[in-house]
Amino acid sequence: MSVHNADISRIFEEIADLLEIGDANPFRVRAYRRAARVIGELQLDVAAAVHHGETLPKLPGIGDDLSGKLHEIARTGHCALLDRLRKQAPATITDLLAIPGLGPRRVRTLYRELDVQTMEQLHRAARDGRIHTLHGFGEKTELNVLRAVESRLSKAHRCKLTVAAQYAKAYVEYLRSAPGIGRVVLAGSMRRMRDTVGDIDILVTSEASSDVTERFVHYGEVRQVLSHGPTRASVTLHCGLQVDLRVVRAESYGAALHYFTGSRAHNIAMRALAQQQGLKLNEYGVFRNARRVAGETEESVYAAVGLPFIPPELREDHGEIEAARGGYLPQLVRITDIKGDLHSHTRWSDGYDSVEAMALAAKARGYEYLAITDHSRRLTAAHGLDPERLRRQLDEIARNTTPGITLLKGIEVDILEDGALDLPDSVLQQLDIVIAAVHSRFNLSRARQTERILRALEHPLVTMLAHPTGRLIESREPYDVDMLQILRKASARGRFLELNAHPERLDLSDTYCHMAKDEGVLVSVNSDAHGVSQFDNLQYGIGQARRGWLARKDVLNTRNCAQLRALIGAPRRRTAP
DNA sequence: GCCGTTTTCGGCCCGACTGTTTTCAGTCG
Repeated sequence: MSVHNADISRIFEEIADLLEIGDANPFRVRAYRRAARVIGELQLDVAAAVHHGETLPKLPGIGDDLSGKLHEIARTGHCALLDRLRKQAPATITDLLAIPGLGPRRVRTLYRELDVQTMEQLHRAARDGRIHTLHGFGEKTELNVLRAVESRLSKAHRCKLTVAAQYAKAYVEYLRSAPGIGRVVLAGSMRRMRDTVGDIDILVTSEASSDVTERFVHYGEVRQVLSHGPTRASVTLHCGLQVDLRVVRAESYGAALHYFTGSRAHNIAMRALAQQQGLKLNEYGVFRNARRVAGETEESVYAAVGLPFIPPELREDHGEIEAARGGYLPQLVRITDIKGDLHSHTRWSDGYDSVEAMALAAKARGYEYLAITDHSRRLTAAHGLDPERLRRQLDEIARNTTPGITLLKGIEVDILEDGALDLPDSVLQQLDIVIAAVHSRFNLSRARQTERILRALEHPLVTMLAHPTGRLIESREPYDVDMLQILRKASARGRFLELNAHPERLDLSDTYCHMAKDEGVLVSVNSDAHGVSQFDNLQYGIGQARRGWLARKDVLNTRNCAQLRALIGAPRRRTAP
């Protein structure tokens, strides 16, 4: 059985939980949490590296002791410390920390006083009214615990960025219409363009903060007010989303926006950096002693600690602070850099609009080119094209004379189970661009799925791999593939990978974009539009590309038409049979 | 448990809100 980084991360997380419940040194607890995060986000497969006898790189927050535990877990799948901790307290006890309002102290009290070890026992204790008698607990806490335990059945989940965006927009407009209000902006993971959003964060500037929080909690879609003070408040909406509000004065706008945008890890790193320079950074500004030295804008906050502005999409403590300090932050790609779209559908397969309508819409967006890439015959549900229908479609594309835009003849061809393509080479040879994609047999083993895709990338007529992991956010897991192998093959063969901008997909993910950049593979940010209105989805793809550190030069479709043709044509000519 | 522009020892991000207290601990973001 192989040990994944996620397994190591979970072990460290559980150790941290149990240590905390056991009242250990909080900084020791923090060390384990940090290690859990670092390993969880690491691209390098730690266990595989250990097995191959490779030396692990120096990782932040991993010293001699944790490095030893890393090796121990990689080799055995177990950690002696965790086993020991589990003997001291029941393992199920850490589940209770998921209940809002229950932290390590209260969990410890519940365990020691009432012998509560599991969620079921907690439920019974709350229902029987045994909790409010404990010191430090009361009626309200007991009721909140009861509610939370019961609603865990209808589990809270993260929500797709586009879905959250709809609720957020309406809420922001509601707040903006209030008198005496200054700026109203979205912060948090929405501003960082994460593919899913756990809650909506809204920042408001106002001189009358309690009027704003008052208005906030009286919004018509509020189901429950979680907290409500003069400068901050939290609610849940009927749709289940949590929304947090923070109100500050205009002079603190930049510091508050920085603080509320996060990520938490980025904030912690920034505050530590400030502290090293004798400064204090909080949501009201940057302070030297009691004197505020910055805070009105985010730029001023970064400047105060000696850094250039760091775009929100990069703020994950994934090396952006070091890059900023070293002057090598990437100039992130912008939506205005995009010169065309290389993945779109029409009525010829499962799109809603004609070739001409799509061409006009692309032209209206200012594109130089649009690739028409309908499905191939295997995808019968999408009316995939066989050679004869494809020929007729190509005729129609050739007849299209929409001025100012170049239509590229393309196909989204299925990669069959054995890695062969769904149309013969003689047909594919007539096309400007061939996008290969997996649409079936998602559950092959990692080895077979990887081999299948590698074979497709070997094919001399393939230009690009579409939606490379097949994930559907919140509804389908990515298929199990070795992305590093795929990227290295793409690099060796001069192929490209798509970042599919459809908000259900966002595939490649941010971390894979970063890997692609490291491997020198250009990424194409494509809308996969099935109708003229879906070109707008590109903004979500650009957000993901920026999260993946991609600069303009790293993105294929920032090239103009001539440059693009040189890039997608060259390898095909070179290796065509 | 980690780490070094103040440090190999002594620090480690910081403030708001709730619920319980009667001045604050615990939790959260």
